Amino acid sequence: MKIASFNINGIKARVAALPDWLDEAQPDVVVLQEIKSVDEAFPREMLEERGYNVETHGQKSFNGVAILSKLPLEDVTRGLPGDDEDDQARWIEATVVGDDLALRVCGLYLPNGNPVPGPKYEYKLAWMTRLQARAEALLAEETPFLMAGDYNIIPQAEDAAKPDNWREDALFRPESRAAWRRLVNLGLTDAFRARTQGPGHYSFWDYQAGAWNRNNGIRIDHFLLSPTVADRLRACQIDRDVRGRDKPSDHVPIWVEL
DNA sequence: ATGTCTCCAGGATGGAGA
Repeated sequence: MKIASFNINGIKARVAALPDWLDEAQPDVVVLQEIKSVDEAFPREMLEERGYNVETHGQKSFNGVAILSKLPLEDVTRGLPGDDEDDQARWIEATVVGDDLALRVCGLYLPNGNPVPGPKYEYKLAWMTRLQARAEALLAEETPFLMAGDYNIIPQAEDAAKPDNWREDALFRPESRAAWRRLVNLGLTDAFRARTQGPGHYSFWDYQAGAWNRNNGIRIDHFLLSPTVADRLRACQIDRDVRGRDKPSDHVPIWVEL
């Protein structure tokens, strides 16, 4: 089973690039972030034509996540538990029913958190505390799961081409990275790092300042796997070349093969 | 040194978010 994550930075702006990549990569399941669309305006037909079941958790202008799956989706839930006041569309879950596995797939768009300090950073850290609680609950019930998406976290210096540029940024602040480590240390596996070591592997290049041409990137899109899912990991790769195409998102897809 | 893209309101361009 091939499962991908892709922050598309606006579905309307990616109506050509997204199906092109889907046709080529042929993922069975995809979690999307930053669809920047309400559910009613999401171009589901374009995806259903390709054999995907489509579940969205949209919002006007900002945020918005979705799950696409060629396999049946069950028990879809929207919104990260733990704060009834939070109306930002950043979390969707569904169970993907495969031949020999019922996998809970969690798609997430973790808050950016800048500027630091400030209310947006407080929101990011609070959101990560809720994420931790959700992971603990899934582990406690021994549900096979993965959490994939745009974490807006640079885990280590080697995950940035120019780490010194990010020292004061919400994506790389010690408090942010500590929250990431607490999550991983529950017993989750960073799928990419389970397969590939060393610097130079990025999933995001800013549109500004020629970041792509200079390969000034960061690795912020991640898959975290529960123990039984980690046992099934066969591959994890980043589709880097997607960034060099026409009308690209600033993120590229990352995927796992289970 | 600077550099961009997307969305929306509103009806032109500018602000917000990233």
